[in-house]
Amino acid sequence: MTGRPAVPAEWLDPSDPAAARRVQAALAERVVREDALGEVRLLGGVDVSNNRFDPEGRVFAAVVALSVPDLRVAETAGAAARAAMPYIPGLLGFREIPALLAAWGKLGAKPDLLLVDGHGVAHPRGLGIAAHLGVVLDVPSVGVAKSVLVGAEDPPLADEAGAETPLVWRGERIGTALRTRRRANPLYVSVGHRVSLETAVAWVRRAAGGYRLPEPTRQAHLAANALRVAEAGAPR
DNA sequence: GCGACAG
DNA sequence: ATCTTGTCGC
Repeated sequence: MTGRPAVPAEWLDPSDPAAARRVQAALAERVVREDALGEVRLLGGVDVSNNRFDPEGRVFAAVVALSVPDLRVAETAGAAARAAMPYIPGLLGFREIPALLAAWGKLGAKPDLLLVDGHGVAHPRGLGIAAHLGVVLDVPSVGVAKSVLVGAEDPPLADEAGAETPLVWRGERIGTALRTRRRANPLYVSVGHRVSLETAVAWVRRAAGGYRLPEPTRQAHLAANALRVAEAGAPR
């Protein structure tokens, strides 16, 4: 019994942007912002790669599973799909999740927690791609974004490696800005699904590999990129 | 009406 | 997201 049997088509394939935003508002109510996860033996990383001018409009998704606590890549799965819509700030999930689900399905052992490249609840309607994917799969997830979508650091983030400060929007704390390396732009961590913000930040810290990005997300990025390059000029 | 705007 | 080599700095 993993994930849920069937996902309503509307959750992934709305007819237009307005419908997509309504779906997000509804799905946001299903997000669990508290810890509801078991022991994490496999930590997952998720990312998608695009080719700016691919006439096919394909997205290449990768899901990697790393062992804990050594952070070794135990398995990698990838899949390509045609994006249903162009990139629209706030609607990223609808563009990337279909391909991610295909990749997820190819994985042998499923990760117990997913680190996703993008925001979780630090989103206008509380349903960034990390939260969206977590709800669709019903798997614990964490949002790890490289820039802000909404909100601001308050108070300003210190320069030291390891420093963190709240990400606030409209008076609400929606995440944590974390500087993983000195002189490197911070990462924005937020709750995806079934994890508290404290647990989310703790896992990002624990998944550090010496680079700005945590290992799961970094490895997924490399895998998705390699997939795209390999498939670049394939079948004739 | 004018900016801002994950990947 | 992606296009791209060297270069400045710890």
